[in-house]
Amino acid sequence: MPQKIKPTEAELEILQVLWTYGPSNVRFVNDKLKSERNVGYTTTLKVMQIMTEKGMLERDMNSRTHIYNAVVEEKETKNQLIDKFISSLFGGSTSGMVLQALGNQKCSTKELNEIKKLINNIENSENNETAN
Amino acid sequence: MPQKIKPTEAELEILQVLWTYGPSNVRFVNDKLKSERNVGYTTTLKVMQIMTEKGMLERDMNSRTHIYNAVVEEKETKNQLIDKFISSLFGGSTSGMVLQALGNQKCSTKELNEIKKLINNIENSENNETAN
DNA sequence: ACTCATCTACGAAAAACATCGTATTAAAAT
DNA sequence: ATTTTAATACGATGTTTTTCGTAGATGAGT
Repeated sequence: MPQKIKPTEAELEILQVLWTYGPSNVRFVNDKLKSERNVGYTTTLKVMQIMTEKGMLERDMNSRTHIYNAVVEEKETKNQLIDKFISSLFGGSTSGMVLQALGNQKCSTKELNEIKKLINNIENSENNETAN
Repeated sequence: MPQKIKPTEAELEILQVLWTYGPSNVRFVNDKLKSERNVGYTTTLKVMQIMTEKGMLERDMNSRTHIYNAVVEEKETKNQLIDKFISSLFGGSTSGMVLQALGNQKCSTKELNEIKKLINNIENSENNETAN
């Protein structure tokens, strides 16, 4: 276990921006957040500073305008959050969660096909492993 | 939109117990929680009382030992939580989340088949609707 | 009837989050 | 050089969540 990543909601919003756009300053992040909801500049600044203290972000202080970047990996973090979600809501059953998600969300045929393809890939690779 | 259900983590743990075992008293719920983590009896009591105030639980006060039951539906609540999860982490893409979940969690072949079956059902019913 | 165990009620403290105002500093514009 | 703009630092407040101690009440056991 590397570390337990547990971003709050506000932190997660900020991570999303940094994951999507890469290293950014506070102004940029705050502008992105403001397109979703109302949030003050110093609020965003404060949260990002705290995240830096926590080690979730790192910042380049070379220029006056600090540049922040996510330290925690997008994929790893999301996996961990999915894990937790599945274990706390579906007793650890991934398929249970997937079944409920697919049953109640609308998904295009194309998306469904992607999922089927992935499942086939997983099954095939498992077969190969078993064969070797 | 009926209401926005937003249980905290502690509340969710309690809901799980009530969903799983049905109407229960505080002692029972607390014992179940204690098998997972350390939590005091009055803590559980307090949370359950607050949940009752919030309308998430109802209680039968006829006997000295109150019996609590979940008012919020398991399926509906979980759907709402999945929705939120998907929208905040995967930009609303259900397939995106499913792909990541399947890609990184281990799922038995049987489970994978269930998922495939469900996908086929969804696709078939969609075709029928289009045809009519 | 008395004691002991076990409830609930109540209040309050502690911890975690979110938010923002003000001060200060540094750069940019004039 | 002076003014204006824009950034960080700091501290403080409000809210929500979590936690638990203590008091009072009820019922069971003796």
